[in-house]
Amino acid sequence: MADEAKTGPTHDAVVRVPAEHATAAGRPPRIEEVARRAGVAPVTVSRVLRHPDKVKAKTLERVRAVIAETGYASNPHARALRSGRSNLVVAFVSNMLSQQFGLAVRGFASVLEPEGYEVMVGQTSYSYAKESAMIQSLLGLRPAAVMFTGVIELEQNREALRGLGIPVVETWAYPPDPIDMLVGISNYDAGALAARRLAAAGHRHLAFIGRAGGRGALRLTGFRAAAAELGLDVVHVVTVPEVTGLSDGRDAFAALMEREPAVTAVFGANDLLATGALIEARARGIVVPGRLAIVGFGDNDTADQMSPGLTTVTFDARALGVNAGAMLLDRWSDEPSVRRQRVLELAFVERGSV
Amino acid sequence: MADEAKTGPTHDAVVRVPAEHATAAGRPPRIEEVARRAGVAPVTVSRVLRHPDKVKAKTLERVRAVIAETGYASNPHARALRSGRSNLVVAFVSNMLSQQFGLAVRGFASVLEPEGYEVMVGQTSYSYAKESAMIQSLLGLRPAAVMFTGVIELEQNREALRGLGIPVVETWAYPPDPIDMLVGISNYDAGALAARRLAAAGHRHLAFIGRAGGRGALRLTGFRAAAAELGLDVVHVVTVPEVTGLSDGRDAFAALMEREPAVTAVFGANDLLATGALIEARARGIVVPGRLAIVGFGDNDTADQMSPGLTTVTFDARALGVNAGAMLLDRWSDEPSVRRQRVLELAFVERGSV
DNA sequence: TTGTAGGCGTTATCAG
DNA sequence: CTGATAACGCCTACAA
Repeated sequence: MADEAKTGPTHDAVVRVPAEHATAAGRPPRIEEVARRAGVAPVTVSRVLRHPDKVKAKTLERVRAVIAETGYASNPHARALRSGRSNLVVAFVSNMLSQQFGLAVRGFASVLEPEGYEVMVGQTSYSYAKESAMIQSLLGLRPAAVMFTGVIELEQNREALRGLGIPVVETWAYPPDPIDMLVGISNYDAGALAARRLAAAGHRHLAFIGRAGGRGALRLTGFRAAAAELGLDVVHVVTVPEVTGLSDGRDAFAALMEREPAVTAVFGANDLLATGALIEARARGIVVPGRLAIVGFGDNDTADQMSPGLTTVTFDARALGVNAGAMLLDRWSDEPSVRRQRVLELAFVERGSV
Repeated sequence: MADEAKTGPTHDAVVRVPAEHATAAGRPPRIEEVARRAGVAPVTVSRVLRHPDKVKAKTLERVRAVIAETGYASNPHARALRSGRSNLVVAFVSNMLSQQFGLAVRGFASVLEPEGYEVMVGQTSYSYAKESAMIQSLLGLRPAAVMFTGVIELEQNREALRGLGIPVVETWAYPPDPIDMLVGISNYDAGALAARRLAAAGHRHLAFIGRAGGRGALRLTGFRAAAAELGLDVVHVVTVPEVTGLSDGRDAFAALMEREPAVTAVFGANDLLATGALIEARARGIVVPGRLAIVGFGDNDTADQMSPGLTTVTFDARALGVNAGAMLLDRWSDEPSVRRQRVLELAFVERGSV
């Protein structure tokens, strides 16, 4: 490994391309050169790479030898320009710092790279304007597919992606009108799971903190249904207009305590709200999980920073990525299956807040 | 935002491109179309985009209007094919899950994106074979520049990058033979800082745990020099052959206690070793920082998971990325400065282990 | 099974 | 200052 401590000029020990293979000016070999050396036409080299089954075994072997020898790799720009496709797959993440997203992208790449696709990551967050610009310009690269980790907010961008004619995999979200393919999760089930978990811990007076609409509402529906099935009371529901920080959860929990101090268990529709509730509970001297149990959703990075850590409903992010990659490979296979949507299993991460 | 809860077909409410702008088959407009609408030749449109100073103000304005109107963006593949350049900058990271690397990439992108560059992230880790393959194929994209976060291990790859003729920024590392540009850190200073910090806390019997060679040796040199300057004893040095996990630090610390139980302060040449030492100390009932102080290097993600958290010598990862981006912009400016290497300031992250 | 011809969309070069 | 021409490297379509 290169390092300060090394002595002497390391470049003398370097592995060099043998002189007879060196191409002019250090530029990579072109298809024409490979063809000349192999004694075939350029098309044949192209076929060896793209449609090996249409080339005689003998020729195939010879050309492949020359390819290996020269280290030839087709120019992706020329290929994309001519064929309108590239082997590039772009994974958009809304936050590069999220461990969860990172795991998903890793799983995604681990499936696609062995098949010759190149996975690159683009970050969308920042602002809507930024998101649009980035998507625009990266789609200019005409990737073979795009995957979104997190949600594409702007309907305008959703529409642009629809018209693009390349596979689009949405994940994490659960839109009613998927652009194309989807690896989603069931928000209803998440709520139901939370209720069952709290019931199993012996709680009978449950409360919910979450947004009134969207996925929050779905989690509430599942939460309520499971509670009813188990004969439990959902004592109180605190809705928040939007979730911007921990204070939303704190405020909601404070409001809850005002109204229903007898509540013993809270389901926060996302980890930010649940963590806020947890902090507020501690600030009020309420012992968790002794006096109060809290369940969140989503396994935020902060969920295990608390003590006790936040017990939360979530899913295997890596598996999500693997699924997304596998769906693409299936789609590109000779016999693609019809199913283009999949719902992931949910699971608990137990951390002590229940 | 798209969601399960929405009712009705949301696509009816979608923002559409006005019909008069729609191009055939939903494909993006080409330069020829823009030229036709603006009443100029395609070259002129190209010039408006690449060399606006060579176009008459009046024409410029007119063409720009049409560009805005049509949403034209040049096809990056065609551009790269013809000009041999792209606006793509690739940031290679060896581990997508590292918060530190993530911060660096963010800083990097925040500088380059406003200037019209597209920053994409590629992951190198896994294996050497993988690293080589990835670098090979991504360099095929002929990016405008590449940045490495972490170290390029294979001299072969280093050499390939040298011959490529595009700017290469290495960071984090501190090779004696930088491929091109460098945003590094001083390992010697890191050691010296650690010694001074421990001295300031009143310790006089210091120990070092680290690798015998490479950067570890440099940190030791600095550690020793600063200790000597302050009249302190470096009582003992435990070297480890390689660092693969927390157990290396635990074992090294156990060995240290065997030999020099009177030691009151340990500098672990990296956070993994230091964290291992911290764990072993606690396992032995040694109170940190009461009886023993520990300093690490690198600010691993685990450094603040301990209690007490690990006090460590590190640097501002985001600033590193910003520096790397700025160096590239400088290089591409009309009057590039000569300096292509920079050494970042180090700083302490205090977490309680001293 | 292999080869010839042409064009993907852009921009460098040279001419006007 | 603007335009015509050709070429970047490859692959699809068609021909042999």
